[in-house]
Amino acid sequence: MTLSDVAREAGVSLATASRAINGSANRTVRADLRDRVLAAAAQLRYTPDANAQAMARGRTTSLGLVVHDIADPYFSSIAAGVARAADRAGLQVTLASTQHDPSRESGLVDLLKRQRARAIVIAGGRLDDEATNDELRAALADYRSVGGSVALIGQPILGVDSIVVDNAQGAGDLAKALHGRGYRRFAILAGPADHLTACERRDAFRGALAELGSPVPDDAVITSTFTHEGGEDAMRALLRRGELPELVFAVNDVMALGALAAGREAGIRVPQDVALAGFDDISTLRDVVPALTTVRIPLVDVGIAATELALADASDEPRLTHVPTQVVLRDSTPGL
Amino acid sequence: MTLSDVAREAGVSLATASRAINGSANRTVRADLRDRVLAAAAQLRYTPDANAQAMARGRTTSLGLVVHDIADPYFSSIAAGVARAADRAGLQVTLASTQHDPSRESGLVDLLKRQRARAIVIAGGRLDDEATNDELRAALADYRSVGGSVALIGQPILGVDSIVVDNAQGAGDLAKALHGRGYRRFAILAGPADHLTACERRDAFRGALAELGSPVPDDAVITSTFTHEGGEDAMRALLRRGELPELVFAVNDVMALGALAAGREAGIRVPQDVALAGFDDISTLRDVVPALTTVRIPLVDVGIAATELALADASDEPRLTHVPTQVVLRDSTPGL
DNA sequence: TTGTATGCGTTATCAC
DNA sequence: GTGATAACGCATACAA
Repeated sequence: MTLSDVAREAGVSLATASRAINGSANRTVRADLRDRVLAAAAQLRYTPDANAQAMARGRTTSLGLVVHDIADPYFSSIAAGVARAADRAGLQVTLASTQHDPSRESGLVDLLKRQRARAIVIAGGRLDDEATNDELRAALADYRSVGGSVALIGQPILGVDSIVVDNAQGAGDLAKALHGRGYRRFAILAGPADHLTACERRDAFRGALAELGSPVPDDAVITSTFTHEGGEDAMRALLRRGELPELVFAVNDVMALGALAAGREAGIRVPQDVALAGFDDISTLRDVVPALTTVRIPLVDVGIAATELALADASDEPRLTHVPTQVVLRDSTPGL
Repeated sequence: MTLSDVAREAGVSLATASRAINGSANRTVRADLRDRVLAAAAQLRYTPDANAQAMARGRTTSLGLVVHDIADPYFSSIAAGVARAADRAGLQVTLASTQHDPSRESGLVDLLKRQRARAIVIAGGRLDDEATNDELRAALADYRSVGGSVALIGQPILGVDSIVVDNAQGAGDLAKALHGRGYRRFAILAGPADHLTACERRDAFRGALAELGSPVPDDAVITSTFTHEGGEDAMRALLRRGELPELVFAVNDVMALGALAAGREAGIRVPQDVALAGFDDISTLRDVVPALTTVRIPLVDVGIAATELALADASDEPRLTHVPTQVVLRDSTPGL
């Protein structure tokens, strides 16, 4: 079932068979020969070997996607966008998951480099950890030095093309909107102290409230992991403090979910006992009761944009694409 | 940055460099030579070319995963399991998405065959559509004839190793449990008439209720797509019928979500006005209020099991692994 | 337009 | 234990 078999069966040379099947740039094949080749290929159930093609052509048809956890709706929505855009571009998606360990990203980039993936989209959030970032930066430089192109989703600190979500604007807008609904006493489930996205959201939220005259006290800002479990832990810590705020802001929806679980466990109802807001607008949550107030990020579009950015012609300096966010007020923050 | 460069730099032959870096079965390399090679490789930032290795070795290190939509929590949870198991086995995951078009599955299998993926996991649900199934069967036979192995998640109708979720048992158990909570008048948002999983769940649920003396009338069984939108449409159709049942069973959680949306739109509260149950136990929904009664499928484990099944030594006849389900009663069905 | 020959980067089979 | 060298399957520069 190799191309040679097809050529022999069709009574033509290997070159002609190749040109007939995969079409050549300027060479063209006589119709009758082409038909014979195609017929032979069909009869022998021939399938080109993508690895051999990759070798001969010097480029592959695969695109790498690096995420922390594909089960997280944030990443799976982005992945859906990447899958769609890659499909349109005729590329296969290779999924690389760190399983929640940011330090694995650079290793995954190396892996994708071995595969000679044509482009890489990195969806995981950046940490304020120079060692890890340097490692990743090095791996990316390495990958790009052999012709690969990269797009990053998140903070543009790696010197590569990036899709930048406007977290600060969104969190600020959210704070104002909630203040407008009468809330004055807030707590923040803030995520990890070194997680840049988490920090952006926290700081902008806090900053906007301070400007509005409702500053969030330090002890109402609780760090945790960026996960469901982190939301649970942080909410429990908050509850242990005694006095409940009027509104709890979790820096992402999955954490808000964790907070909901911890709250329910303690008999706290949302929004009757405390209001709750998140960030991301995970689609699975759009219909639950009470509907969660959040800041929408068009995640599927972000995935598409990142893929297109990675596939665009290389430019000498990093391009940044800003993605606007949008506050979505729902029942979890009915107002006071 | 090819192996030849490394060999030259280290002053050894290509063969020795290869053996030093990627190890050989029985051949072993003298320590000092090996160190020289490794040093040269590090200095030149050499990375093996996976495509060339694949050609030379005759096998790749990639595993294909076919889904309908990676943004759907059902598939993304399975994907997380597949990713984890593949990682443990040292394999890369190639994600192939039909974008909701079952007839594309066979084409994706062809694509994965071209890539010479070592194994394929097919996660999409089967339809009662012989044309499509035959096509997929043919593509799989083709793929297996060149040494590929396959595992299917769902109905074992394709003659390949399969992970079989016990939908009937789960749906039957659910019906009994709900009947036990006092419900007598049911409606079913049944999904597509030709979707085997949907049918299994619908029929088992209905059958169990009939046995219990609370049969579900035909006009209370509403077909739709297997999606969120399908749940919405079906719920709207149900509401148009006028009289509300005591409990609505959506054949999957995502559809239940759609039903919730349609219900809210019409001012129907769950569970006060109508109780609601789903199927799958999507993890994102475990904490929402009201918590959704459902049937748990250990989706991540299913993904792991499917991967391991696909990677196991080939057997002459299809192996079936049955996965138990578990009814989870929550607040959306408090009982009458 | 078609065919021949070479190379892509590795592994594996031989001799040494 | 090491080193030439022939595959692997295909694309393409070059010759016809």
